[in-house]
Amino acid sequence: MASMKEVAKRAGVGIATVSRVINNSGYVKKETREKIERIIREIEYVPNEIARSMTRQQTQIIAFILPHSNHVFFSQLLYHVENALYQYGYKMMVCNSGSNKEKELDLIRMLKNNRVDGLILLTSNDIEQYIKPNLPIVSFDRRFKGLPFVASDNYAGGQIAAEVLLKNHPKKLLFIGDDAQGPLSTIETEVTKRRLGFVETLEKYHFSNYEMIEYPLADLFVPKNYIEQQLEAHLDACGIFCISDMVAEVVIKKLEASGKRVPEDVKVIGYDGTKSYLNFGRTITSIEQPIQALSKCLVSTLIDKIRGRETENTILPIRFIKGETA
Amino acid sequence: MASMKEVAKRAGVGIATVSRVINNSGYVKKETREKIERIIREIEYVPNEIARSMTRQQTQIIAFILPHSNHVFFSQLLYHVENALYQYGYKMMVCNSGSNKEKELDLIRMLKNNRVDGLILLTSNDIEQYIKPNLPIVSFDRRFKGLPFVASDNYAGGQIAAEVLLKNHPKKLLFIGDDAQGPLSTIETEVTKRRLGFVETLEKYHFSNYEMIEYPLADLFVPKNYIEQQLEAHLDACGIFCISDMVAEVVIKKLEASGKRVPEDVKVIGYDGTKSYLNFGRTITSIEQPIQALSKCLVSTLIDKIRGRETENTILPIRFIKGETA
DNA sequence: CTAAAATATGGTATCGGTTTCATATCACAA
DNA sequence: TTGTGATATGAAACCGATACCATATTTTAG
Repeated sequence: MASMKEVAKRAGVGIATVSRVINNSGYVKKETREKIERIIREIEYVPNEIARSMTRQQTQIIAFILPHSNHVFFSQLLYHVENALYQYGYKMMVCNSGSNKEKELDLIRMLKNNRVDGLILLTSNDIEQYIKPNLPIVSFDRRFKGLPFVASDNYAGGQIAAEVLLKNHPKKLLFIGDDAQGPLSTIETEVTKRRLGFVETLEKYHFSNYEMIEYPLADLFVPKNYIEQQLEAHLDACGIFCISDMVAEVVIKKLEASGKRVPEDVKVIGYDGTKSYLNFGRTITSIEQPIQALSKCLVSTLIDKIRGRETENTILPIRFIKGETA
Repeated sequence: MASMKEVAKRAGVGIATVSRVINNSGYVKKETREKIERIIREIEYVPNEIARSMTRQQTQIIAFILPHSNHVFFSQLLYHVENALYQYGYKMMVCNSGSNKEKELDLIRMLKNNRVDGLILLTSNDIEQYIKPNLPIVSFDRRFKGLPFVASDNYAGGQIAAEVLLKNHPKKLLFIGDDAQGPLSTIETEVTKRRLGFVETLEKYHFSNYEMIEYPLADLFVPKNYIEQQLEAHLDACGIFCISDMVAEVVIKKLEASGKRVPEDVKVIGYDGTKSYLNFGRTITSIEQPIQALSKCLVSTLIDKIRGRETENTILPIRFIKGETA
């Protein structure tokens, strides 16, 4: 492919002059500029961004590590992050970690080798000790020492779910979440607060007849059979708060298969509020996370960090979605 | 960040020797190797892939241009493509084009500047004339002169849908698709063949009481109101074949709101077969595309192309999914 | 014991740009 | 006419690696 040198030779000038024309910097005589521009067009010269990255010491590439980009919620996040990055002139590299700690660390190493300018990190693994401060990182839904993070208000989400369910004066309530939510878990993500907000609100209203179902977290996807089985013992619940809409879906199906009507007999509230295009049954009552705002915030925080500006943690408000299941 | 030069200086050797150690090439004395390896560990040297890309003249980066990465089907494709690329040691850059022709062309230009090693292109725009052969490209679901493409067997999909619906001896059938499917459209994607396979099969069985609804294609998402309105005039249809599961969802909701029962009164067949996690209502009867196989094929074809090997077009088989709507 | 082959290492050009510095020309004011 | 600042341009160092070539040392073969 044609290089600057080629352009310079044809124009009978030095490469520095060509560089000045391309970057529109310094002094260049009008005729010289025009001649160079003409030659650039003629031989279809395109600047080599790799070489530029080399001297500029920056690539304009941001990496996004996440567990599964095909996950409904994450794929929305990914989309909006890419759009936001594009606005700032950055390109996005996507890496699926599959929630695998080793792979995550390997990816981070690889991305450093590739000199990405920054990283958006979405993980529930305990990798705090491996994170060196030599790469600008912003974390989603997870606090790491020394890294700014962005999340939505999970505590308020749990709180609202509790209040909505309590309105119907239920006999018994249920929370269903993954075991990363459990009291024994050493990993504390922001998501933990959904449960916390829910439980503390119940307690606040002196409601104590509630149970927790915790399912093993594997690949972020929902272990249908396990949940169905656990649910058997709690078919007497009047209201169920689920950690995600995906879980809510499984729960609703199981309830109906067991002869319960939703929402008449049991109210079900999910979480995330991603409008799927395949939920032709009903709309799930849910707590909606502001995905686009979260994405924009992730990006602007990261760019602040890259530019050496002050950054801070951000928690964005959630919204209650009145659906047809509660 | 530490460079090879730094390592060489500390080890008291030339940079060429360091290079040999890192790449495990050429002759290096055992003690020298160990000393260099120790220093690399000590100062936490990591090779600069940008500089490597520079000399090697390749980046190990593949770009994926697609309309909307948050689209249910595409996000699955994206996920599997990334995984397949990772297997081959490639990184993936994702670019949303929003189906915008200008943006697509701009992205291609930008990606060339960034010297990506190859491109996976998913577009329905007419950009054939702008594609230069100086970048290895594989196209999904779309034929471009000079480019290999990968698709699933859309014709067979339409054929099967027709045969399934005909089994119930219907009075009237319906096809609903976007206007890129229309006879007046100048753009011919592989997707067109869903309609073709459907219609030609109906004709083959001498069934002629069918209608087509075409909705304006905007951003790949489904114009709910438009379809509902058009559907009003065809509530007497006994079977409907929809261009996607998303459309099927809209259609089923509308039918039920109009007092029709699905599948008792009207059979509905969708397309794509992506198992959404929010379809708690029912499973849509659909034609499933083999997303993972398609992804793997896209990647291996592209890599063949990059390596200068012979490539060919691939059409993978689809599968009928017996759901609860037909 | 010597020539040839294998081992070991460093210098340097190169990839394709950016940027600093030196030099040259020009216009204009003193 | 000459000094000065603005304009114009090129040579060369540098970014951080790879790879070729030259040279030096050691090993092996004859």
